[in-house]
Amino acid sequence: MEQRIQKIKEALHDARYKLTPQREVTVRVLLENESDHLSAEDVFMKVKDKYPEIGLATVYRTLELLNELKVLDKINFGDGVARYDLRKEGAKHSHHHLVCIKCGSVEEIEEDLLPEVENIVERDYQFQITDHRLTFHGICRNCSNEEDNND
Amino acid sequence: MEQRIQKIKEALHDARYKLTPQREVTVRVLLENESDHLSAEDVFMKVKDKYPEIGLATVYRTLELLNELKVLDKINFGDGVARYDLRKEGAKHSHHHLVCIKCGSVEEIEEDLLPEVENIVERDYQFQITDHRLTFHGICRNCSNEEDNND
DNA sequence: ATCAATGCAAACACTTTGCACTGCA
DNA sequence: TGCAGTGCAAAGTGTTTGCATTGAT
Repeated sequence: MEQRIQKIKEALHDARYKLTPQREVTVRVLLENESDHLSAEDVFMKVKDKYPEIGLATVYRTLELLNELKVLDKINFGDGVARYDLRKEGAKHSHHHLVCIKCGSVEEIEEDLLPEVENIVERDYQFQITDHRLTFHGICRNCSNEEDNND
Repeated sequence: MEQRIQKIKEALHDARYKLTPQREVTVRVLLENESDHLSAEDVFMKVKDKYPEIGLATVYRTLELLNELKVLDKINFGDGVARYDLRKEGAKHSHHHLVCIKCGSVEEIEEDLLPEVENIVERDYQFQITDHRLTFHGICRNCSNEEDNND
């Protein structure tokens, strides 16, 4: 945890930004809820518990900043809300997601399944890929099991 | 064109909806701009030329309806705007996109590059895939050529 | 005559912006 | 003391909704 905060602090400093208390609290909330794909509002509420004076605009500005620095990815699952997803350390790409159309849960896929597809795209479409977004919609393990158990 | 309108009319009828004049004009605009990834506002403006009395809400409602019937896909490239993308005839999935981070152009990939990846996901994550969203961000052919020509 | 569909305006949800203020370098 | 960073409220933007009206069957 502290190590990752440190890394993010460095990333900020390299780009001439400071890790202010507000930014640090925001980053901590993101780290503590890493797998939850929080919206800005979600982050704001959790940050408020630790730092009640903070404003929503500051949270938005921090998330925007971290997005620019590629510390996190702003993702969008089709409800009109942006969600924020920390990158794994050293990850060059946004990771993949499985969104359940029954229960709404979101699972992450950490392994990069796309290198071969990307080779094809770069070769056949002459497109230099810098990042990707891959989301599968479908029925998750839990919901699938429940279906089997239906009377 | 007329054939595809006919198909969409059938899809609507099967679901107990009518192809009203407003809906038909909207569908025509979508067909005429098939590769352009129009936003609701874009569609509205083009529809207004042909049918000035139409309201924006009707366009939204039509797009929403066509999305439910899987005639089109509502997609989102990260700017806060929903875009609407007609499905190819008989296509079961949303197709892939190449978004250029320099010029903003969007190219479509019609071939489905994901079947192998989907097999892996279904097997290793026990997730029943019903649809996918795949977008690559990077530098398109044109912008790439321009870079090479820079003095 | 009924009821889906429409147009308009108001409401909504999420996000960004202007501005005065704060506080570290 | 200068300037990045902040908090608040107001403004923006894209989208949805309520409601009276319309127009097909």
